Amino acid sequence: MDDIKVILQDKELWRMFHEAGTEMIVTKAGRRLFPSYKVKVSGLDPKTKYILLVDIVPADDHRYKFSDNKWVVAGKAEPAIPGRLYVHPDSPATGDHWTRQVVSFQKLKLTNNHLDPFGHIILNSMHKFQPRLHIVKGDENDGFGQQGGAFCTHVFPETAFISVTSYQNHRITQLKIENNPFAKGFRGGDEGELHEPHPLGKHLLRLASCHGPPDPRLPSDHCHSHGTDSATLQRRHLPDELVRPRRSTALPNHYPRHRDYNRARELGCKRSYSDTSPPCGLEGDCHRPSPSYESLLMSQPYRGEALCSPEASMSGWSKGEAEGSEPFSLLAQVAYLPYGSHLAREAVPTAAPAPPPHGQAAAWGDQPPNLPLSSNQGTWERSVHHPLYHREVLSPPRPCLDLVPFPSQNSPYQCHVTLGAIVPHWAES
DNA sequence: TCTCGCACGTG
DNA sequence: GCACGTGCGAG
Repeated sequence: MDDIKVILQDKELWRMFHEAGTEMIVTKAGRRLFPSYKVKVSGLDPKTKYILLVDIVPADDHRYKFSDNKWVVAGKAEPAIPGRLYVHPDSPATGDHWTRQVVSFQKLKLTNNHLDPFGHIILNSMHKFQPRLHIVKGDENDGFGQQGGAFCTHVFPETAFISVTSYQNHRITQLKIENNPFAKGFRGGDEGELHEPHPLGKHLLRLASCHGPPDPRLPSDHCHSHGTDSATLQRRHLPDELVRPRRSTALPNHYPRHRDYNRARELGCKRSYSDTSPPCGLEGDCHRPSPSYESLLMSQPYRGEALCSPEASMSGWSKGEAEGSEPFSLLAQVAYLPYGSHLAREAVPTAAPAPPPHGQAAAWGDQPPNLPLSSNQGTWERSVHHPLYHREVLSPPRPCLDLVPFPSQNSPYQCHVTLGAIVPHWAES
C-alpha cells in the first residue's frame, strides 16, 4: 500500500471553494457534492482487486453559524449520526481498472434525513466535515478478510466543508453557479455582454472583496495553498460578479409535469422504499446505496449487495465470501475512524514539511505551518499489525463528540495504515 | 433554519 | 423524450 498515490482532481476548483469556505447543501432527498470528489490513483497492483470508498467524518465537535459574513462557532456539535460509506460502484475492481482513469465519486449524495432509506451519507446541517478516501486491498484470493484487508486512507483538507440547507456565503453560491453545469441557468450572459446587475449585485460585489479570513478561532483544517497563482484566481472571479437578474418565472414550463412531479422527484420517490430490487444494473446507473453502519454490523440486507457488484459475483467475489464478516468489519472500522483520531496518535510523517504559504489562502480553516504543501504525496506510515477480528470492531462507534478534531501541526495529508492499526483506539475509547 | 415547488439547465 | 441536478424564493 506504500506505493499508492492519490491525486485530487479539480484541485484548483476545490481550492477556490476552500478559500471562500466550502458549503455543501444537504437535503432530504440527497444532494451531490460540488465540486465532485474525483481522484487519480496510481501505484496499485494491476491485478489485485481493491475497493474504493469514501466516508465523511466530522471535522470537529462544533456547530457553526454564518454571522457577519463569516463562519463562527455556535456551540457544541449535535450528536454524531451513524456514519455511512459510499462504496464506489465499480468496487471491487483491479488496480489496473482504478488507475486507468479518474475515479469519480460524483454520485455520492448528502442528506440531512436521519432516516434516509437511500443509502446517502447523512450529515447534520451547520457542521463541518471532512471527506476521506479509503482504498481497501484484497488478498491473493480477492478476499478482504484477515489475510488481506490492508487499506490506506487519503485526506484532502481542501475538500472539507460545512453542511448547509441553503447557502450562507454568497461567494460560494457564485462559485457553484459559475462552475456547476447544472446551475448554468443562473449564470450571466456571454462574455463581454453588458449584464444587468443581479438583485444582489451590490451585495455580491461587496462580498467579493471581503470574503477574507473567517473567525480565527475556527479550527485549522489544513488548507494547503501550494503555490497557486492566486492573482489568476482573482482575475477569474471578479468579472463574473455581475450577473443577469433571476430568470423570469413568467415563462411557461416547457415540459408539463404533474403537480407533484418535482416533489416526488426531489424526495427520490421514483423507487419506493419497499422496492427491494437491486438498485444496480437495470437502470444502467450503478448507484449503490452504501451500507449503513447498522447494516454492516447487524447483517442487514445491504450485506452481500453493497460489496457484491455483478463483476464481483462473476469473478470469484462470491456472495458467500462477501457475506463473511471480513469486508464489513473492515469497512465498519474504516467508517468510524474519525478523521485524525488515529493519525494524531500513530501516524509518523515521512515527508519533509514545506514552508507555509502566506496571504489570502490562509483564509477559511487554513493549513497550519509545517505541513507539506505538495499535498498528497507526503506519506505517513504506520504498520502495526493486529488481528482483524478484534473484539472492539463490533463495539458501537464511539460518539464523534470526543473525536480528535483536525489534527494539529504534524498531521498528515495522507496516511497509510494497515488493518488493525486502528483497533487499539477503539479499545482505548 | 428548513422545506417545497419551480424554472431551467445537463446528460 | 425524459430523468434528474441546480439555485431561487416563498412560506
